[in-house]
Amino acid sequence: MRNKEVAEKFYELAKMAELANDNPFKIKAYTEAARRIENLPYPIEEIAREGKLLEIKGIGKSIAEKIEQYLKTGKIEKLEELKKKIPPSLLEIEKIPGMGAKKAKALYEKLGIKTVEELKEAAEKGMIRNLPGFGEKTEKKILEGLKFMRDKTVSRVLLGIALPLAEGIVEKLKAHSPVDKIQICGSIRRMRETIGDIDILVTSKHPEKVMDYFVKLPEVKEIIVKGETKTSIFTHENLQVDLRVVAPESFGAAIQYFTGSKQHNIRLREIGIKMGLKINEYGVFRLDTNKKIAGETEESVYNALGMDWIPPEMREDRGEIELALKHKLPELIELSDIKGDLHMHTVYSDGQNTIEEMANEAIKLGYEYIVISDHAKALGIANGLSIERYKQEREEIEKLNKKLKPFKIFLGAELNILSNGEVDFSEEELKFFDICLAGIHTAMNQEKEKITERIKKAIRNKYIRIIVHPSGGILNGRPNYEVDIDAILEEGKKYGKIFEINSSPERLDLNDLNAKKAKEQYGLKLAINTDAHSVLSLRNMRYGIGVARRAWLTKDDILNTLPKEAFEKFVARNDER
DNA sequence: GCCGTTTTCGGCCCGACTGTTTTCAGTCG
Repeated sequence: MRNKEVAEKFYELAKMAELANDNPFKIKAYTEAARRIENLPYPIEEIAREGKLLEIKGIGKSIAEKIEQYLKTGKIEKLEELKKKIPPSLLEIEKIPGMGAKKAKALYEKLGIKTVEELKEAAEKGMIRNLPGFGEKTEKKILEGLKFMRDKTVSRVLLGIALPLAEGIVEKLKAHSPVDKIQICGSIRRMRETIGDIDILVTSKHPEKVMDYFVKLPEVKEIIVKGETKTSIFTHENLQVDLRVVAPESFGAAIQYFTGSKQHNIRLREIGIKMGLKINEYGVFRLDTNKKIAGETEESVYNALGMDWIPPEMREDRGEIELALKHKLPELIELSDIKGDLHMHTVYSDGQNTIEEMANEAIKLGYEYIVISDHAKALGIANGLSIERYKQEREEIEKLNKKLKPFKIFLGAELNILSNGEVDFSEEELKFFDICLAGIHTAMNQEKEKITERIKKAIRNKYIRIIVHPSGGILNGRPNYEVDIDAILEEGKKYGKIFEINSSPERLDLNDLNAKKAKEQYGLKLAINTDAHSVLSLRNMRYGIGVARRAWLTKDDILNTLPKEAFEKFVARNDER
């Protein structure tokens, strides 16, 4: 699948065209095409082969030709030509805050500056301030900005860190400052796996007191700006938090605006224009009379456009707007739909808590059952279990099941898919478990064909019911292994397997796009599990729910929304085969 | 360069802020 790669090329083309002072709408078209390609559920090379590129919205004759050219030759002629005219190193200069295409181009044309180093030298010598459109402050800002070169891929923080941090700030503001309404917005609210910054919106009769309290919070490392309507700070994690005070009558419109995504909002405004409406962070207005017709609540904004309220997790312009217009949005799964957690570890392997402690916490969370799935023997580093030790575990579980009735603990195992596709135990031995999960924990560097075939082999093992963390990556850590996700989903469909959405904030694997594809393209069911190694991390379930909602999944798509009796039946199918 | 329940031509999201300017261009989210 080369979608990401092709999308990157078109982002680059857009950036270079911008530097070349090309038609802004052409640049927009390139960017839009890149975004569409990035979000495609099918491999672009396949679509190209079938001659169906023009069916993708935002791709016309010219861009289709460029895609084909790139797939065939690895190059886009137009991009190569632009690179001859303008040094691509100017793109680096654009990463300095406050610097955009126009300024980078001007510096190149007037002073011949091509690189960040040359820019630094020129600024230090005071050569920038006299250029038309530049001044002393711009020169100073460049020198300061060099220290904060934007590199968004590195600076994004895991949702699992940002969300609790934001919630902590909200709790304190509620308890100790005069806020009326308060709402976390931005990519946190959309439950994206990583977060760029935190946006919090409030209404208040005494904004200055809210801001005064906010900047004195222990989370604050540095105040960036402090005003009556907007205050920004850096936390100790170098995460920017923006706190905005808005008028109560605009609260809904502001929440909608600051929740994004940007692309979703742009689409809404385009639709608004066709209806004679203007949408901004203050409300929805009639274009002719400028009369405000909505804005106090988010629902009112969407309703004014003739659509249903859209859950934040869906707001990525992936077709949700069309569904909302037709009043056909799915009823997304909720945390309270989960009846059990199927993947967790105890002190038997590398977990921190006992089986009983995990079970009691699960009961507190309202679950009807859990699967204890300690690591199997091949994973020595995690104290993987032999069949003999699983037998001890079974005995303990049986005692607890009597004690904790009607709550039920199932004995599972997280098997290792070894380098040849075998697992830790023979089929005869696997009969011992209520349910087997399997995943890759070693030899992740195998080439694509080998690692794909290896997972397919595990899928064909009739005792393995669930494939855990199918892509294998660690967010901000290591990339996914090179698995052909379509091939394993296809095999999973053939053999009736369940794929996991792993809720651990550093995994979230399957991700939203692949989970969506698993359902829509392959009709698969999924499980949302925590992979908890302690009682605390059982609460990570909400992150997996976030992924599922971003994948448009409903209660019926998820195995562990089944009540206990139905799940018992699912488990029992083991014996029939 | 793309697109069409107004359009095959003439449009293409919106506002705040900054720094440079005497009314606005560039950048940002």
